[in-house]
Amino acid sequence: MKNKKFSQIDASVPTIRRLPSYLNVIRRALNNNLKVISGTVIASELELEPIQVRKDLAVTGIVGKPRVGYDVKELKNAIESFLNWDKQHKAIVVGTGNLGTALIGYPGFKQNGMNIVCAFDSSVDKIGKQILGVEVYGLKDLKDKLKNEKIDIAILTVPSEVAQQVTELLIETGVKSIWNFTNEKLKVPEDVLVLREDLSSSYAVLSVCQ
Amino acid sequence: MKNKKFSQIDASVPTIRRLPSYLNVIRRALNNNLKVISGTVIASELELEPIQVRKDLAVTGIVGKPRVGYDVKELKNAIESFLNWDKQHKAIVVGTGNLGTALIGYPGFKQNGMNIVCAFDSSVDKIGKQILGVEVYGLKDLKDKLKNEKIDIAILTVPSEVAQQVTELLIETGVKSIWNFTNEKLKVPEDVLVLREDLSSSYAVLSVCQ
DNA sequence: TTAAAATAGATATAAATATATCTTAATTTA
DNA sequence: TAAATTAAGATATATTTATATCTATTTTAA
Ligand SMILES: NC(=O)c1ccc[n+]([C@@H]2O[C@H](COP(=O)([O-])OP(=O)(O)OC[C@H]3O[C@@H](n4cnc5c(N)ncnc54)[C@H](O)[C@@H]3O)[C@@H](O)[C@H]2O)c1
Ligand SMILES: NC(=O)c1ccc[n+]([C@@H]2O[C@H](COP(=O)([O-])OP(=O)(O)OC[C@H]3O[C@@H](n4cnc5c(N)ncnc54)[C@H](O)[C@@H]3O)[C@@H](O)[C@H]2O)c1
Repeated sequence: MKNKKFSQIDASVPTIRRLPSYLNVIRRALNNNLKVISGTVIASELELEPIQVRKDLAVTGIVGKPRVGYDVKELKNAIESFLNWDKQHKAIVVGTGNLGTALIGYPGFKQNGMNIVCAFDSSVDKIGKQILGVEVYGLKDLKDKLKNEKIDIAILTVPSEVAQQVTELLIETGVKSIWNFTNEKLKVPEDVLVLREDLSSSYAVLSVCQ
Repeated sequence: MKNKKFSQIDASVPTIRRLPSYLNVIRRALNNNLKVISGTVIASELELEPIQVRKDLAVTGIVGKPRVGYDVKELKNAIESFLNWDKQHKAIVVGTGNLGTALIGYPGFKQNGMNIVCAFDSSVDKIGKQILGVEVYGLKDLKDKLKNEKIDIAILTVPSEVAQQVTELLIETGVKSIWNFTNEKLKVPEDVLVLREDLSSSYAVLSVCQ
């Protein structure tokens, strides 16, 4: 069952996933006032093959100079633009427990265009309070809150047992992209994109390979 | 640059990564007192292809019955055994900030054999205190603490800027597996396994595909 | 001024991963 | 009891992803 949603772009998902680490290297180069950087240098910093880096960067439309490399500033802009990280994205966090709180407190998101505009929880202990400047609302206020404000991403960090029912509520309110940190496989309509962040699958790799 | 460390097992990394979600389905089936479960059923629950599920399950050595499926209990044991989730793993958390705290508080790890035995931080505010029953020590006590206790996994949740230097300390103390939640590409010797948990790469997929 | 070296970009190949097809065994039901 | 059905398991194929090779361009230096 091929997921069409992830294949609308002329770049493979592995390529998209590597771009942020290139951006890290490039931003650092920019801080060090480097004017140009070659794919070879990026590759060696990240222990990748130069060919792969060049091919990945090509999807952003960047054009480099043989024997020189890419203009650092231009390359940074090309990647950020390709990733849409030069535009603002509105996000909400649903479930402000341990993990939800950690994600709200992470400054790396804002740096790449993601603004957590507010959060939702079902616990009376949390509703009405703020977490690092982010207001927490009751889940039943969701529809009302999102009526006038279009949300780009819902970050789902509720207990796995309620994940599906909360998801259905999110979809009712028009959410089209869900970043799912729960262990639940979410059932959603065709036009809703779910990205699963599955820590247990990473732990599996560690357990098997050690 | 092929990473040999991940290719010592006769299962591909994608296969290993899918096994935990099969286990979720199977554990639920066991709770519902089901005796047998077919690959087809697992596949439909997870929106995967039956062929893929069967092929994945085959790496665990499980043998099913045509027209019937797999014995649920046997299948659960086979996966847990393959993943080494039936054995105990000792882990430490290094950096008890937002994310480190969230990971310490996550019960899903213990359920799969991972015990966080203690944590380390450099902040005097945290050293000597407990986080959900887990003692926090100073980073300079690391060597001393790990002298007698072999650690299977170090969970790295320090600020990215100090990630490399903390990693070097971990390696000095004999750590061989690092679960890296920082944005830093860690430079480690051949025999040290690093698994990168890169949230920005997931965010990139969301940003591009929406 | 010209040869050598390094690197982008294009094209071709290889490796890894996923999917399809076929065969055989277990079960149900006509 | 035999035919139909379903699913595992094996083999074959297709797709995706990564890597290698080749060419052209730019720079450096002999
Ligand atoms: N903490 C981790 O490191 C970690 C790791 C892997 C996966 N996860 C998954 O992430 C999710 C959250 O984990 P956590 O550790 O933050 O759990 P948590 O219990 O700390 O937080 C869950 C939060 O969700 C809220 N909540 C409960 N029901 C709700 C509902 N119906 N609507 C809205 N909010 C509701 C609770 O009040 C709580 O604040 C879980 O599904 C967990 O399996 C967490
Ligand atoms: N919070 C998130 O959701 C999130 C998301 C993606 C990535 N990350 C990454 O995870 C890491 C931790 O994030 P966080 O939000 O928990 O940060 P944080 O600032 O809340 O926590 C960092 C902790 O590390 C400790 N620390 C600092 N220097 C140390 C040292 N040399 N040795 C030991 N401990 C030290 C600090 O005292 C603090 O407790 C960062 O690298 C961050 O980029 C976090």
